[in-house]
Amino acid sequence: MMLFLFNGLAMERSTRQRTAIRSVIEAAARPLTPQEILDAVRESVPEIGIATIYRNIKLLLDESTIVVVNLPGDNSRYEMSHSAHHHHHHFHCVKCNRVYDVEGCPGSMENLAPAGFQVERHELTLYGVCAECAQVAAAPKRRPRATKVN
Amino acid sequence: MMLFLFNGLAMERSTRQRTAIRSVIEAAARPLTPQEILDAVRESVPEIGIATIYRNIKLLLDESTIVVVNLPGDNSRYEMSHSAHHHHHHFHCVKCNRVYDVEGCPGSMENLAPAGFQVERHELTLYGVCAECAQVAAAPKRRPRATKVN
DNA sequence: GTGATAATGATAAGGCATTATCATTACAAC
DNA sequence: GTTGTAATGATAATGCCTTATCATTATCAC
Repeated sequence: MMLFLFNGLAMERSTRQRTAIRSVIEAAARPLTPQEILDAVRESVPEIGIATIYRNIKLLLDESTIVVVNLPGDNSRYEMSHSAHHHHHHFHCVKCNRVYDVEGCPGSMENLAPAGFQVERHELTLYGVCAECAQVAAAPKRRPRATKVN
Repeated sequence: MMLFLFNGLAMERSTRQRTAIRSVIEAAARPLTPQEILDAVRESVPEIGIATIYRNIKLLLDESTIVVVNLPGDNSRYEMSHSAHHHHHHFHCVKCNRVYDVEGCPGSMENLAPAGFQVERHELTLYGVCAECAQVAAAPKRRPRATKVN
């Protein structure tokens, strides 16, 4: 009988799906696409649908638990916002399409822009082969990988 | 009566639209979205439609006259491929949304990636205010700009 | 356990960029 | 100018990702 109120806000329920989604994003330690999240969550909650993934992504964005990561020519990915608190960039593996966080940064970019241009921020994306895919290539036919998350 | 053949390939006709599209892309000296191309071409060929823009973009891509430029979270842009022959990056103005070429580069990125990761290439996008928008902001109410091309 | 309702799953619908369709226009070789 | 046909313009259709709908399920304060 109408008891979930706290300052006029309905409380949030804890479901298997919600818990699994948060766990997956947190455990990944790299930005995931909604589809990657779906695939990973289905290992523990096989019946989950894509709509629930999107619904929870929106919730997590609203409460600033996660942030959007946009890379050139690709769909949005999402990662823990505490990962984004320190300045970092991304590595996009051209073989498995996974995106990894990269800690370093070449440094100041202000001098790159033409005179009169004010640089506020920058985004750097590295492309290449991740360590895991490089290993697979070196030792052929070990195990083909596709859309694994971790 | 069937005379446009050269090695079995139909010849390409020169139309006002096609000429205008190529001129616009060449004159811009920066990557343009299909919509930006449309807006600019309409100044000389007002009746042109968006389909013709896309058709000619595809042609220009096929003959390698232009190349795609993808920036984070944005639609594809296109610029002359000779612009892309020398390594460069891009500046995205957060006010007018125009994208400019930037000549410099911070340098080698190999050391940024974790051990075992092979870096093949990289993309750098600067965000900020372009010289023109900065001027407009300094001297307010001069002229509002929206989707102008040059 | 009960009951109110938030959350879910399946799927339809929406948005937006790009492509296909097709009747009409206009190049270009003669 | 004629004529064949590539190109165009208007618009419908596609494709993809994301969101809305709605009947059903499951959470949680009691």
